[in-house]
Amino acid sequence: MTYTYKHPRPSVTVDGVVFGLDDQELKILLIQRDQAPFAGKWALPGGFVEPDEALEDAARRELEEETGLVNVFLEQLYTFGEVRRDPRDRVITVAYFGLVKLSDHRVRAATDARDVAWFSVDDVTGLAFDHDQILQIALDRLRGKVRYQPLGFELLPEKFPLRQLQHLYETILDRELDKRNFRKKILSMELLVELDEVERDVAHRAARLYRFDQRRYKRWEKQGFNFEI
Amino acid sequence: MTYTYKHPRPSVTVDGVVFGLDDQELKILLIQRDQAPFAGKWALPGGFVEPDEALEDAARRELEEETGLVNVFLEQLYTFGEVRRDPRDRVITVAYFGLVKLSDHRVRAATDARDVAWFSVDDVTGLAFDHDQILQIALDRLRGKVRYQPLGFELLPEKFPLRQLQHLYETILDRELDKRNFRKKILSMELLVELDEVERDVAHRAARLYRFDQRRYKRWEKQGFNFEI
DNA sequence: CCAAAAGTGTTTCACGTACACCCATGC
DNA sequence: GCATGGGTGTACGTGAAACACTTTTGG
Repeated sequence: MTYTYKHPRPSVTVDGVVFGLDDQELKILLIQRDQAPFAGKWALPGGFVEPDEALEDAARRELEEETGLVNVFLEQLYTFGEVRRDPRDRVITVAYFGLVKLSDHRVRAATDARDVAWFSVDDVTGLAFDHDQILQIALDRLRGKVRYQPLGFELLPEKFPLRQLQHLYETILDRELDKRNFRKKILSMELLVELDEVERDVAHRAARLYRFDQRRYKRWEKQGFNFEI
Repeated sequence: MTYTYKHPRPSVTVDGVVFGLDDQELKILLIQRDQAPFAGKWALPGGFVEPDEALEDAARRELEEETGLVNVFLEQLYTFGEVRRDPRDRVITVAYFGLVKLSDHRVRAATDARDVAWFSVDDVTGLAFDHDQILQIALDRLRGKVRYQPLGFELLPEKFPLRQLQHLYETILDRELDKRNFRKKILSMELLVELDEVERDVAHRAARLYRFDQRRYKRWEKQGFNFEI
């Protein structure tokens, strides 16, 4: 089957920049390319958008096909359309920004046997295409947005101790926070529900577990409430 | 000339949501369509991306061709890719967000004789395609971003009195601000340069004129300074 | 001299920030 | 009993918000 048009058209792809938090290190999900160009190089998971498929659906499908991840928090990041960003052809890429709870999901071996792995964001360089640049923009977005939207909870398990939440912010924002002030602030928002549960299998005093009240946040957000760390 | 591909490809267009401030009313620039679909309806200016043209360049070119505007402040807004948003064909649109100084630029008659006009944003409805939705997203972005980035100056003339700046924020944010607090805050940032000039031809006491120091802002921004109203 | 807008300071309150010790638990 | 992290309160300073009058100028 071939398709004929009166005007040239670009290819359109979607790529996913998916972050996870593993033992308090920020990681990103990459796949290793097995074809030219950039064969052997690591790259963001992604691929072509099908004709009957919305952009976000394409991003989810590619993520699942290439890495096995489903139910990822996804939002559109930016669209890259420089003329020569793909050496073969004109390709416009809509990049998506993703967050996963590493504690829940484990990356399956990709169905098409490509290598998939989590990398510490600090170690990543030399990606295929302009993916270094896309990663950088996604990181800026994460750091900028995590302070005024409750994105962080997408990286934590359902139930978590406050220390883990604080550590998350310290990791992403790359600065230390005061324990007492952090607790005061986050609890005063009344968006965390204190559970009747504590940590298990810890070497010392077990911390209380909390969960984020998504429903309450959505309700308050509509009324003009502003989350802010 | 025709182009043949092995896989179907979407068309890619760019659209511009360009705001201007006219006598303290927020306006948006629209063109009237002369062809189906939506012939006679008003729509955002835009068009197809050429194969050798970056996305932002395409947005600027279309704006100039259709409305005569040049040197517009532009940034990428969002990419719209729902499958049936254009009744003819699969079209993916990268929308750009624009701001112009209405005092400087006047919209020329469009070269291709299509009607071009500024509309009060409150009056706009029933646009072609999904352009109502795109406009809404652009408005949300403007209202959200104007508070923590110095976008407002892109809507004012080079030299302006403080009252005009305050009025701009009141218009966009749709609430009243205290004159003394506003002046204190904006002047304390030290981003406005007091000029040796005052308003002319006003019926009463003439106000001092200021200009925004773009250079200083860029320098401070790099050092972590945060603009905020 | 009157109308209209320019310009200016102080008080109050909320919130962010700095800071140190006791407690509970597992080993 | 000791090591490890959990959990808590107060004092201070900065900045946001509320609030009213005098000055300047044109007509």
